[in-house]
Amino acid sequence: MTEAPLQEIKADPSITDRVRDSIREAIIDGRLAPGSLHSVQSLASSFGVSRTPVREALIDLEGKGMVEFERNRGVRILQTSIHDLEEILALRILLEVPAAHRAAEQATEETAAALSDELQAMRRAARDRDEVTMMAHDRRFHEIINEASGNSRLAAYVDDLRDLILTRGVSTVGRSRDLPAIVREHEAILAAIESNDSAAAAKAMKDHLVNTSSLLLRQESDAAGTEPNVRWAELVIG
Amino acid sequence: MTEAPLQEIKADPSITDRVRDSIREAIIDGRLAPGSLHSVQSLASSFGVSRTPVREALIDLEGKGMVEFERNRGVRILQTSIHDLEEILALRILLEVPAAHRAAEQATEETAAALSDELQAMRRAARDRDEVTMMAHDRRFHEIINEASGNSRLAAYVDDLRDLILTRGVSTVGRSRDLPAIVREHEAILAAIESNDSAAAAKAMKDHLVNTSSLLLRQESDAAGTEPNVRWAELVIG
DNA sequence: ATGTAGCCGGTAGCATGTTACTTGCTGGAG
DNA sequence: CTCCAGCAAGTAACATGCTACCGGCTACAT
Repeated sequence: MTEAPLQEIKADPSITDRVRDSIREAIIDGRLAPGSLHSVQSLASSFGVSRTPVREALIDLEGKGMVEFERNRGVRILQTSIHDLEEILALRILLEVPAAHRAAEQATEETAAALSDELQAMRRAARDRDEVTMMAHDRRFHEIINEASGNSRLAAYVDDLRDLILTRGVSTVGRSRDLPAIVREHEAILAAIESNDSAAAAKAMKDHLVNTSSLLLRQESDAAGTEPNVRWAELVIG
Repeated sequence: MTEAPLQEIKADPSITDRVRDSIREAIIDGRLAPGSLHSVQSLASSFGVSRTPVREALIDLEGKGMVEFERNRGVRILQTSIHDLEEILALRILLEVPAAHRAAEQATEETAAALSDELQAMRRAARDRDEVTMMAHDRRFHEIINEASGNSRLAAYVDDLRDLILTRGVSTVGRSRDLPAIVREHEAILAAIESNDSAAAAKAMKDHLVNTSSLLLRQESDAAGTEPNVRWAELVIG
C-alpha cells in the first residue's frame, strides 16, 4: 500500500547549487565584471564556504561558457562578444520558431492558460515600466512554449543561451522601443497558439525574434553592418 | 620582431581532461554499462589517480547528460531513452540543415577539400566494412560543415548531441542498410556544397538526416509507431 | 636608461581528510 | 515465519593540505 507523502520532501539544494546560482546572478548583474579575474579562494571566503563547492560551481559555469579557468592565475569572467550574440540569437531563431509551431499543434488548455497568466503579468510590468519583472515573465513565456513543443532538451538549451545573452548586461528592451510593443508581439504568439494555428504561431514567433535580434544587435554594435542573423532567419519556416 | 616557435608547445592536458575522455569512451563502448552505479573512489583507483579529477570529470559529463550523481549512493551511468533519441535527432535536423545551407553559401576551397578527404576515407572504410572508421569520418564530415556555417556554438552543441546518441551503443548503420548508401548521401551533400548550391545542400542534408533518424528509431524501437521526428523535419527548409 | 636574471607571492590542479547520510544486513522479538 | 530496530559498510559532499608553476617586481649589470 502506498501512502501519499505528508509533505513534499525538500530538495535540499547543495552548497554547490546555491553558490552556482549566486555566481551566475553576480555575473549577470555585473557585480562580477566581465573580463575580471578572481581566485577560487577569494570567492569561497566571500561566500563563507570552502573552495571545493565554489570550484565545482565554476566548472559547471565553464561548461556553459560563462567563465574560464586560467591555470595558476584564476578564473576569468567572460563577456559574450558581438559575434557570440549573433550566434546565440541565430540558434534561438532556429530552435524557437519550430518549437512554437509544434507547441501550437499540441497546446492544451493548461498551457494556454499558463501563457495567458504570464502575458497578463507582462502587461502589468509594462504599465509600471518595470523592466526586470517584464524580462522574467518574458523568459517564462518562452520557456512554456518551448516545453510545450515536447522537446525538453530544446527548452533547456534555449534557457542556457538566454543566460549568455544577459552576460552582456543588456536589457532586451533597449531605449528605442517601448515595452507595450513587446507585449503586442507576445499577444500575437499567444493568439495563434490558442487557436491552434501552428503556421501563424511560427510566423509570430519568427517576427518577434527577428525584431528582438535586430534591435539587440544594433543597440550593441551601433556600427550596424548587415545583420547576419536575418540570413539565418530566412532558413526557417514562418 | 616575432620569432617562429621552435617547437609547438604541448598543451599538457590535465588529468581531469584525460579522465573525462576515458570515462566517455568507456560509456560509449559499454565497458561502463548503462544504468550501472559506480563510486568515485572505485573509478579513481582504476585510473590510478585521486578522487578529485574523477569527480570533476564526472561533473562535466553530468552537464552533458551522460551520468547522474546520486547522493551518498554513487554515480549512475545514464542510457538515452527512445524519447531522448527522438529529441536529439529532431535537434540535429533543426540545426544541421540550415547549417548546411549556410555552409554552401560560404564554402571555400579548403573546406571543400577537407570534406572531400573525409568522404574519400569514408569510401575506403565502406569498402573494408569498417564501421568504426566510417563513423569517425562521418562525424568529422558533419563537423566541418557545421563549423563552415560560421556558428561555432551550433557545431559544438551538435557534437555533444552525437555523444549522447552513441550512449545507446547503437551504430548509425544498422543491419538494414549498407555503408555505400550512406556514402552516396554524403556525396550528394558535398556536390551541392562544391557548387555553392545552398538549397540543394540543405535538401541533401535533410534527406540524409531524415533517413538516418528513421532508420535509427525503427531499429531501436522496432515497435515502429508514427515517427515524430519527420514532423520536426517538415519545419525546416530543404 | 635599458634589459634581464632571479626572487616571491599567489594560484589552479590535485591529493587527502572529515562528515552526514543512505542502505543492506542481521538478529532478536512477536 | 515475519517484521523491524539497530548496526556496519560505503558513499557523495564538503573541507583542507600540498605542489608545481605563472607572472610581476626588484635589483643588479651593461
